[in-house]
Amino acid sequence: MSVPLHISISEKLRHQIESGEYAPGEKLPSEHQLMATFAVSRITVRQAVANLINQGLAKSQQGKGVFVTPQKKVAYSLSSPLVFLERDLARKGIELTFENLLFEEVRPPVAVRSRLELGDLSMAYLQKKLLRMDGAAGALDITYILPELGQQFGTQLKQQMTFPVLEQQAIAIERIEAIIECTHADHDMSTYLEVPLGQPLIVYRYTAYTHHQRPILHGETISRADRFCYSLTIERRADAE
Amino acid sequence: MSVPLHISISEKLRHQIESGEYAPGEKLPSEHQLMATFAVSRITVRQAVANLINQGLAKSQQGKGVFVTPQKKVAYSLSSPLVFLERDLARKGIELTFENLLFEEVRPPVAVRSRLELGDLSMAYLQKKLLRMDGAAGALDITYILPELGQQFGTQLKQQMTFPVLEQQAIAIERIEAIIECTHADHDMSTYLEVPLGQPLIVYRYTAYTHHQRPILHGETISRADRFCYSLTIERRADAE
DNA sequence: AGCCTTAACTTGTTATGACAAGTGCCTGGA
DNA sequence: TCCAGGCACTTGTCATAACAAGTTAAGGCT
Repeated sequence: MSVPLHISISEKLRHQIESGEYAPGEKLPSEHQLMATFAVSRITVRQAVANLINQGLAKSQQGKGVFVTPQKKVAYSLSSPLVFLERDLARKGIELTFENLLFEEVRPPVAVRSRLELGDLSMAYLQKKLLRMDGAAGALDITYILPELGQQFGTQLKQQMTFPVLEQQAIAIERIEAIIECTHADHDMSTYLEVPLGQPLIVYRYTAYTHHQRPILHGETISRADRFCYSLTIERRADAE
Repeated sequence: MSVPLHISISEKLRHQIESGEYAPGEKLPSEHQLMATFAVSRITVRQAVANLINQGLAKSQQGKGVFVTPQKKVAYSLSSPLVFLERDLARKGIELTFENLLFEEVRPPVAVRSRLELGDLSMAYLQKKLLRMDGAAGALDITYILPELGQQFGTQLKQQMTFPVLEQQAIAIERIEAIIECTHADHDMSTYLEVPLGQPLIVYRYTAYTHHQRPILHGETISRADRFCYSLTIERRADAE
């Protein structure tokens, strides 16, 4: 047959997992056992298991074994991405905390400068936050903030989520332009978010505008695809074409 | 040093790619050359290259070599996901075609039955389409359609996109509930969409309702994350709390 | 000149072997 | 009894080796 051994083995294991033969959280047979049952070398077994891990169906831990990923589906979902993150999660009884990793004045890259309509020599505040849901790392948030806002509200921004801080200061966000795309965990991301190298991550990149189309925030939130999704409702509007 | 060799090598290559030392579309050094320059075995080199491929930075072809992925960023983006897919792409001069892979009456799985508010024994039409943008495979669309609609408009549905057909029949979609998540290419998907095993895919899963909250469609579109993203605009509404 | 065969080079698959490193259990000593 | 050390088992990393299969280009034949 023309399909490689490691593919046929990983597909067979996938079927066993999906049929419930190996329950979520359960341990898969060790590499040694798989070598015996399929009569192949360890390299082939490792490749097959790597496929499963790559597909998010399993997870390995050195010394412990390979486990079927507990939840194959999303644990948290957001309606109206991120603006309502806090209240959305609170409604579901999920505790949202974050760790402030960085807050400093920098000269933002050109893409961000143009988004925020900043001059070439302007500075902006860069904040990096690690978001935790019920204690587990869920997303990394990277936000650029207009310098006057960052300077004025820095203390609060380090302790609270961005949008609530702005709300308290009566700064109303009128519009958000956002793009949702998806990427892979590189070495840094995989350590931050505690996922294996190459796991899929959802990127939510946005620019927030106040009245008069003035951009005040530009950021991206990179979250674990196995724990997160975005939900939205599209409605026909009277003024739509 | 404690970081594995294959990681440090792939990080080094990643920096070279990002700094432009290897231009998009250009060929990376062959495994043989990399073995020599880094003084490691082929296994280590292959692992390092696999990391890059996994991160979507490179792509390999048997016999040809390893190439830096031409476009690291998204080629097509959609505002108001999928409803306006055709006009959205047309506006950008991108030709959208599709190949009808399947159109048949089936008993839908329980999740779909409940979404479409169908009885336990009801049938529905299942359509699978392979969407092509400018000829290249971009997304796989799987749609369940109410039986009466499928029966009546089957011929058109096989030839045109779903929403235009409904529009022609003056069936107005009032609301769409959608979820965007992200997954990996399994063996089947990787052959359909012509991506390597494990590449990230964006899943757009939706239910479309007409007036009176009657669901008539439920489907999912699984698209290549390296070619596709979803863009949206969130606006403050008068009636929003 | 144009076509075909072949050789060289590429990545893909698979085997065997070895050591490192993390985990957990069991056993022996205090 | 309790703790520490060691052993057994696990996955992670890395080397060497061979063949398969796809691509490309050179060279020879028509």
